[in-house]
Amino acid sequence: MAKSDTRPANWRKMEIITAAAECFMERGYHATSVDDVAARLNCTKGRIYHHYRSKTELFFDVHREGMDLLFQAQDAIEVTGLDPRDRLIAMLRAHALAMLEHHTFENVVAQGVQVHRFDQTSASERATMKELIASRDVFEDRFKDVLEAAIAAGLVPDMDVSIAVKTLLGGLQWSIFWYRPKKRDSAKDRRALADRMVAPLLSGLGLSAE
Amino acid sequence: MAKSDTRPANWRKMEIITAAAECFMERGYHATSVDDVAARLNCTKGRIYHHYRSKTELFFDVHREGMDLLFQAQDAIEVTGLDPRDRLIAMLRAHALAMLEHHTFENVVAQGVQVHRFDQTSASERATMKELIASRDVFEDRFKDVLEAAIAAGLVPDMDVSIAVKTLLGGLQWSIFWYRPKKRDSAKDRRALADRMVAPLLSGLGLSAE
DNA sequence: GTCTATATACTGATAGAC
DNA sequence: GTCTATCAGTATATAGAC
Repeated sequence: MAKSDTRPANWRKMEIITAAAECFMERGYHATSVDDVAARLNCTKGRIYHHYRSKTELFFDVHREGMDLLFQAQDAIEVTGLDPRDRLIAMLRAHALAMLEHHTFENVVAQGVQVHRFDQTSASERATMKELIASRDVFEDRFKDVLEAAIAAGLVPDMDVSIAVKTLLGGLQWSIFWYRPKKRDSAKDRRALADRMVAPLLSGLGLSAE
Repeated sequence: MAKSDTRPANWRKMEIITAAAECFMERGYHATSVDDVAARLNCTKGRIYHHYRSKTELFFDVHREGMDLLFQAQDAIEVTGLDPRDRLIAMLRAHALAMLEHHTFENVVAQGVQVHRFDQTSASERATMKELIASRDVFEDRFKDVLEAAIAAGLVPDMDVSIAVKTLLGGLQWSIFWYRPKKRDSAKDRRALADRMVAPLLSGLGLSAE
């Protein structure tokens, strides 16, 4: 080829995935038509149906990308030499930041596979749904393992690990409902916001008198 | 009348609201057809359209009922003689329990008014949307006020009150995604689960070493 | 690889019988 | 007050032109 193309091999698919993520976030999966996604790309749905067999499979790819971004944020942090509690804190900070940075995709992840009825999908689609659910569980397990280690080491008070992780991550993930990214704010601004989200989870409110 | 009717005046509407809440929770607002709601009531949509002008107004009533239940849970708690921190803890416990007990309705509340496009609704519908958004803000402000007082009294570490309340409530509200009510479990079971949800928010994980 | 045209099905809402 | 019948609009998906 004459010029080197720096764009990844699946560039065309990614363009569709990104536009779909924006539409799904703004109006929800079911309220978004394939024509809506096409309109955002200034093309017609013929292009989308050339790359995707169905709207469902497009949704799955958006969901998968959203989960990948969460895993990548975890893989990027440096935890060598940290005790379990500080490792957990670093993981929560990275997760909070990822929820803000990839707000669009994580909003779609939260809509979840439950937008599809298990009994109305094909066998191949059901397999994908199981895969996506499994990846969510794996993600949560990463936090459970570290919290368990921190409790075992006496660094964190004893608590129900499964419920605690759901609640702590839930607090950060709830940002999909209130956070509105502004073009103005920098990576530094988002990092500061992420820290303000994590802070109450670290200090706590103090135990009840009773 | 010959017999006393103990059912409230709006009994027929409540029956529709409840069925709608269940459908909206299971499949989402847009994926639920008015026929679906009617089928759950073993009737046809003629009955629903006799009581509601549109599917949108039915959604608004479900949302309003969901918010009412949250406010009622707060009004029911006894806080006389408690300092701000213990008052806040009691409020969080009551909220966690309400999220579990009214899981169906709160699931719909989370879908929020954003399922409707502001530009595609009538003036009267826009007014209702504003009213529902305002009630959510009022609810959150109750927690903000008490947290502020607790910080001012030196009972809770200083933190960004607005972000902290969103994150703490978010942790409890995230239960709409993972909690699955079972007919087996009692009010006591739900209370125990609510306490396990609140616990990590009270103790915290300890401040980072850095 | 993208667009146009179209098939097919379903949805919200209304009108009138009972 | 509920049901039946129906309209008009819109959705997913496909087929074939370019």
